Amino acid sequence: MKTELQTSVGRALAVLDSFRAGDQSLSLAELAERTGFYKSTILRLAQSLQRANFLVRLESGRYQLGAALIRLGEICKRSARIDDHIGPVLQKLVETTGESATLYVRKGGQRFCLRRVDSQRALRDHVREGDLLPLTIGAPGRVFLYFDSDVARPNLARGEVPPEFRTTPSRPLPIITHGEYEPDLASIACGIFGPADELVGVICLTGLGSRFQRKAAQAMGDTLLEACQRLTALLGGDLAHYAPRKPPAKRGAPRR
Amino acid sequence: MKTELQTSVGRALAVLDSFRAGDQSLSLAELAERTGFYKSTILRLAQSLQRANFLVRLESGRYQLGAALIRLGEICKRSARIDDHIGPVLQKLVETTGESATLYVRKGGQRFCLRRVDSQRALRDHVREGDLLPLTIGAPGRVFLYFDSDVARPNLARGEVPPEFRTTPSRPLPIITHGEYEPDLASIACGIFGPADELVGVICLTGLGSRFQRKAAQAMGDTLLEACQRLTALLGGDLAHYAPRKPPAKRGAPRR
DNA sequence: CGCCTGGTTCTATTCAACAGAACTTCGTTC
DNA sequence: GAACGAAGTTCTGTTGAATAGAACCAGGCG
Repeated sequence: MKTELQTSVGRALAVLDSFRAGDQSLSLAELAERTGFYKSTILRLAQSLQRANFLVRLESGRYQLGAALIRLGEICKRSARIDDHIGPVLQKLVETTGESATLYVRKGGQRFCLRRVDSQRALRDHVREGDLLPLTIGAPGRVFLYFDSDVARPNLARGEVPPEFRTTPSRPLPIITHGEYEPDLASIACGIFGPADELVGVICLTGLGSRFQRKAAQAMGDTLLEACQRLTALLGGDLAHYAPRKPPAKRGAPRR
Repeated sequence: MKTELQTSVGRALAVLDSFRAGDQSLSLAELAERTGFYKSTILRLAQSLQRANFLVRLESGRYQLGAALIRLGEICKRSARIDDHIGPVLQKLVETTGESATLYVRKGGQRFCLRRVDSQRALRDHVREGDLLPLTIGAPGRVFLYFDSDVARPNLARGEVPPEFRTTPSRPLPIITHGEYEPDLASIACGIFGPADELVGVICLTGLGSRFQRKAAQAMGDTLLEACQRLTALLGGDLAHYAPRKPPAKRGAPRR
């Protein structure tokens, strides 16, 4: 995690950020090693952090993250809403790919178009914000199917889903389909994940099938993937969902 | 929440701390009002906070807590262990009250003495670290009974608990008993709560019953209560458990 | 005993942080 | 649509907080 550290505040935050999942507590020396700061510097920063309960000093002299972080983390979890961040991302996607971009969220048994930015091309689909579509059809549908735990199981059980969709895709995200929703219409879709590891929405790029071939499709997929990763990071979700294999990826056991 | 703010780091943390439960996002003006800092100052601090993902700027220009806080909050939750903080607290309790102090945690169907500091008095009980005692007997037992959701229900259902204990106490914490575990032995007990609103342990002061009367008992109860509140705060628990009435106290609905 | 690692204190220098003014939007009122 | 006020942003001279680094202390170990 790269952080600018010209400022004293930046350094203090870097000290906090140096805690990794599974760290019970860190010694001054460990903090110094991880951050690269002088021990005297860390000592002073730590005093400020302690005053505000962002850090606590144990009897042993080791440092531990403070409870203020729990409080703020909870507030953040509740306030992280995808529509706060989606606007500029979709805009940029359309600019760089030239195709239309749409954000879908699940609404009951359907998918709901929460945000849409049209491309400038003459030939494009015409989904509008507020539209409700079948949940499991098209590239976005497959994403819901594969990654939304509330969706996949019941629908699979009820046999509403064609059998060829039931297997996990070889490369998980993004997913591309051709002519599934409408002939000559292709779409690339990718999911966005929230702090509780749940699928909060799906972004997709749609356009004429002939424009979604080979390298062009590959490139669009990459930029889409990157955008979704950035949003997931903003929402506090786990980036492990985008890893080539094994989606969930639980944290390691605490040591020390 | 009082915070020293001579240092730039302290001010930055105060900006974060100014977010209250239920705040979706805050404008620059609101931040300035809550913290009392100049807007230009906040603007600069916010830049540092943004770089480290502790704060995000929405399209609207409003500010929102960043996902780094979720990450660190989770780490903190996992690392907050009561034995890291208990030592000095028990020590201080014994010094100010003159009675022995013990920390119990639940271990299956019993309570387990995790930490003990003996008083200097000639006449005292003799619990030792590592001892296992009946879960629901004595003042600590009542605390488990009233506040540990895993305990109260099954035991009440199985009828293992005397009926006079089944009512909620009028003043919830601390709880005092005389001669319940052993004649002439009195104890005052109070619970400590963790980030998931669960009872993580119980501290109790024990001594000769004659020393736990009226004002003396009242004073001891107050210092004990204060100590437990401090520990709960350290662990990220909710202080509402100590409120005169209604134990749970859920957060208000998010507004904007 | 003497070495080494980790922690703490102290100080001179410098550069980041501050207060405050000034300026720009933007929305509201008259 | 002029005028006002509130919110946000930029800029700057001055000051003191933050820094690097040395020096010092404590304890664990060979």
